[in-house]
Amino acid sequence: MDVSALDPRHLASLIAVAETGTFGRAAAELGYSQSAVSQQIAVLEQALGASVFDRPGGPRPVELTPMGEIVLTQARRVLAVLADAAAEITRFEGGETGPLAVGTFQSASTAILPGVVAAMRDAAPGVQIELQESDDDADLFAALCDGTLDVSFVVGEIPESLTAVPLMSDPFVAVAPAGSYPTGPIAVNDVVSGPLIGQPLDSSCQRLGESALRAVAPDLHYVFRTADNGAVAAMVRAGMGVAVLPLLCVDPDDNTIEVHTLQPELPARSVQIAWRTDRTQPPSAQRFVELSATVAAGVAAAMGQRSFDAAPAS
Amino acid sequence: MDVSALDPRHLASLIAVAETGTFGRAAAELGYSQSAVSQQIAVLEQALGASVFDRPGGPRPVELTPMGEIVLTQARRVLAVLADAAAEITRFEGGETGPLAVGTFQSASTAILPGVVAAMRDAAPGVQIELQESDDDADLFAALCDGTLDVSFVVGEIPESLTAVPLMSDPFVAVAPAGSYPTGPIAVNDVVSGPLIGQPLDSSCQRLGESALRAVAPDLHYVFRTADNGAVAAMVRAGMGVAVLPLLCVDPDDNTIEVHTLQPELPARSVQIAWRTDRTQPPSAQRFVELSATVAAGVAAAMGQRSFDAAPAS
DNA sequence: CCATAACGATTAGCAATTCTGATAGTTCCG
DNA sequence: CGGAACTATCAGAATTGCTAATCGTTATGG
Repeated sequence: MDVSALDPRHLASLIAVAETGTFGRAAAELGYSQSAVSQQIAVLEQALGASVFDRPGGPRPVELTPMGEIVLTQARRVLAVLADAAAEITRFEGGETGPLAVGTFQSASTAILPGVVAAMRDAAPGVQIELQESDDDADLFAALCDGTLDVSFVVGEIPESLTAVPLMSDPFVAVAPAGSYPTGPIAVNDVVSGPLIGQPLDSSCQRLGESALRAVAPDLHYVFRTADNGAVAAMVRAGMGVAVLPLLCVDPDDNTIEVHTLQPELPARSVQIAWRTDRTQPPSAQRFVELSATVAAGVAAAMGQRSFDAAPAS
Repeated sequence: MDVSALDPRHLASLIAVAETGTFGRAAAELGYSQSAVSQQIAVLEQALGASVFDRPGGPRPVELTPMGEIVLTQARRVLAVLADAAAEITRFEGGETGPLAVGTFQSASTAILPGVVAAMRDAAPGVQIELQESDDDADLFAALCDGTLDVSFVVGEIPESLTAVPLMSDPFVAVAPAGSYPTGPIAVNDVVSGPLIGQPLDSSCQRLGESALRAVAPDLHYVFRTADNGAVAAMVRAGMGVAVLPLLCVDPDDNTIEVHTLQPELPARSVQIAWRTDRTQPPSAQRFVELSATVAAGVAAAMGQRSFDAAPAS
């Protein structure tokens, strides 16, 4: 017995014959001629080397042999699995299910992702989102290129092989202890001369901001670096120095620090969502991108309404 | 997506390509030409409405798309079930597995079946023997004819539609309390004149023996009937009367009763194993029949060595 | 007891499928 | 820039799979 002998169509015919009791009715049910069903069963029996039906002859219904019973059981199992596979594929095609590997970095994880994940859970509950976080774009790019990630939030320059859509612009701002600076923008020159708090250099947005600052003053005096944005804020609050960060990295509810625009402004970082151009995306990825754009637009709008350079809000 | 789109051969090709990385190697592995594999995958993709592989072009291996990953997973599942079905059928063909419905009657259950079941467990551990017991052959015949039973132990005349092989001959004997009769055969005339113990009339072997006795003496005086052979023996022991039973119904280890041959002998009942002629038998049934013949021969031999009509053995 | 009806097997022929072999097109590598 | 390693595509051949018509068998009803 070879698996190639078990043609699903033959098995379907077997089931139909077993259920209807005659080859003719089974044929009608399946849309075949009686002859076709007869031949299919004959082929099946030849492959098995045994009959699956006893034919009493005349107008009496055929009857399953013990072998037929066994094959019928297996046939039902096979067709059930086949139908389930088809259903699973259909669900995946509709973007309703399947794994979706998403790359992200800290401020996106904090400010944007939760909203997107919640929206995805509503729109496509079956999609299993697997997150991978790194503050270094290079990690995310590599994961995208080797297929570990389907889509990823990124900042800055996109490699050749990737496609990206911009979600929002995230300006660099200065973060200082509450009340330490007069209302209004702060001059970049003032900031770079003093002690600075920032993120480690393996963070892409830190490199972005730092290189912009270095264009003004080659020597920067970083007194503390941490990947934890809360720790950055705490150090600023403690008076150790000023931080220059993308606005998304700043907790808007923290009243102990204040945010100032920079004078002149640094080039804002662009938060984007990227995927490999030459790789076919899972259908759920498209939905994820759309929802990300919506959520990011909302975040950007909320950011625009916040008042900087002034007394902290409520 | 229709299940008919999921041809197992296409799925096998998908798996082979995914594992080897190229269409050509997959083709070699499957015994196809590269062209065939290419066309199979193309058909699959057309049916799915999506690519399953990204072809980077040039000498680099192809890569599964997310859709391809899903289909691959399902393909493995489908083929695994298919292979398992084929294996199950093969095992059944070899008589190694599957259900086997066996009919029996009390004395066969006691004297023959245990040995056969034990032998089957050794020879074909996967065969699930389902027993159905009735002392009336008619029940067993009916079950054989409607397919409830595959094979059955029976006694006496076989209907047209069944085939049977004789296993052993089982003589009728007289059972009396130990020491109540002189050594040697008992005349049937002596037996029929006294009170008798026997089985109910819905038992085929009782009908068989009783009609043989009635040929000698039309009026029989049955004082007790029970389907329980142990109860028959107990009543005999208690002196209520004599029993005329097939030898198989008598417990050989019971020293409180003694067995006498009858003079003249009644026609012995024939213990047979039967099945429906026009029904294809499960392969395990043949083995069961063979083992039954062996075991029954052993039982008959043991029976022949026992000494009747004399002082009870050990 | 014969006519009829219900059923599966068989056959011939046609259509669709499914291979093969050859070839063209693409990309990488030296 | 040429060769190597791929896949796609095409035409044609082989095979498969279906239909329609017909035959043989068995039960049923007059």
